[in-house]
Amino acid sequence: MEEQFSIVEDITDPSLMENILSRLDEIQLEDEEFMQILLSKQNEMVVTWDQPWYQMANCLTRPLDQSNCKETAMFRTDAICSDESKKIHKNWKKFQKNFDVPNKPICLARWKNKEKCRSPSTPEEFVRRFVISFLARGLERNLYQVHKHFLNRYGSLNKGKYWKYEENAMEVCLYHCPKNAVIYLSAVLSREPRGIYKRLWQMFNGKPERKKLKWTLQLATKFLKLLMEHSGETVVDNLKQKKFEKSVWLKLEGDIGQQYIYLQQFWQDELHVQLFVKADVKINKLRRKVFKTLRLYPYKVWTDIRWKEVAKHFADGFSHRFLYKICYFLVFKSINKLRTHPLEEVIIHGIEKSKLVPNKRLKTLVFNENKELEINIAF
DNA sequence: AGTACACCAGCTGAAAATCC
DNA sequence: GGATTTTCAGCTGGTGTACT
Repeated sequence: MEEQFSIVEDITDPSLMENILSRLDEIQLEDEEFMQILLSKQNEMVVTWDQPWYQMANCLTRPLDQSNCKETAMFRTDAICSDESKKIHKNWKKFQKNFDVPNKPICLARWKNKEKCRSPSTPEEFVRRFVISFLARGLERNLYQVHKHFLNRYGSLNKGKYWKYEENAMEVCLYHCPKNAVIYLSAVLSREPRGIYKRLWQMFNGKPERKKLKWTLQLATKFLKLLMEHSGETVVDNLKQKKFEKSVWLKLEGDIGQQYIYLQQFWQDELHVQLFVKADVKINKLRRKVFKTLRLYPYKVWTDIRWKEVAKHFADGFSHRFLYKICYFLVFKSINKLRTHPLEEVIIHGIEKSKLVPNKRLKTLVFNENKELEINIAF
């Protein structure tokens, strides 16, 4: 793919589309073969372990219906954490070994019941449900959640920024076969379909425009007052760590004339920190503290770091994104392989660097009696 | 310091199949 | 023959993190 599509002169060239289709054929054949192997083991697929009630449903693709549920044992509803993901992977390895199937989870993740009957009682659905149940063993998750995670983790191996060849392939596919473009592309590029939708949509309609905003004390004051007004809070302190309804953000979007997503970020990463951190903070010292905190975790490389976890070690005014940013700034240039470089070396480097770069004080703010933001001169 | 953008997981309409 | 259950596909909001 990469070779053939890195330079495309004429997207209407039909041989390019043939190329995509033949790759698609290969993939579908591979998936079909894998499914046949699973089907041949169907007789051995018996649930021999205890399942919590929320793992007994038949449905993998719809959220679990809890409307008339009286059970007390509940599944988790937060995002699947890395330990859970590891557990799923372990279960997969176990499944693969016990049932002697090739190590190709991607085939099952890609497999779709298109032509055949969708009834849950068909052999294809049966084995699919069995595998997911097997993967869910020992997790406080329902099958829908595990299935979704399985698709995300194994269904699309290609993650990160889009490459030029991918965009070229998208254009070709969209030109020749707009109807199935997303599904085809998702398979041949091994990419999440949702990302491709967005991408194609942008290629067609252009990106939504973004206004430049210069944040000043006056503007921040206006923002804060509006945030209080729309959320019905009268005391600034009550805004700390508060989650606001989307309707609140939409009102702010209208008032300030900036997409609310950016306002949200400004609040979470900048203003919140400046308003609610009540201490004299020297940025470099803080950086060192963060780097040392990283050692408390078994992280091996930079990308293992779960910043929300790290942030728990700091006063509740700090957002995890703020901490991430001040540290990333020190290490990204010198260590360009953050994904593979041993974290300990990155930490050492970061700590050293923090002694060399100019030290700054966190500018904190107070909401004064005139109901205006001003720079906190206490520190 | 500010921006960009892909990932994750939840939700839902339409279609297909089954149940009663 | 209508209600129910399930898949696929489309969409979205919010989050995480990489880059300039």
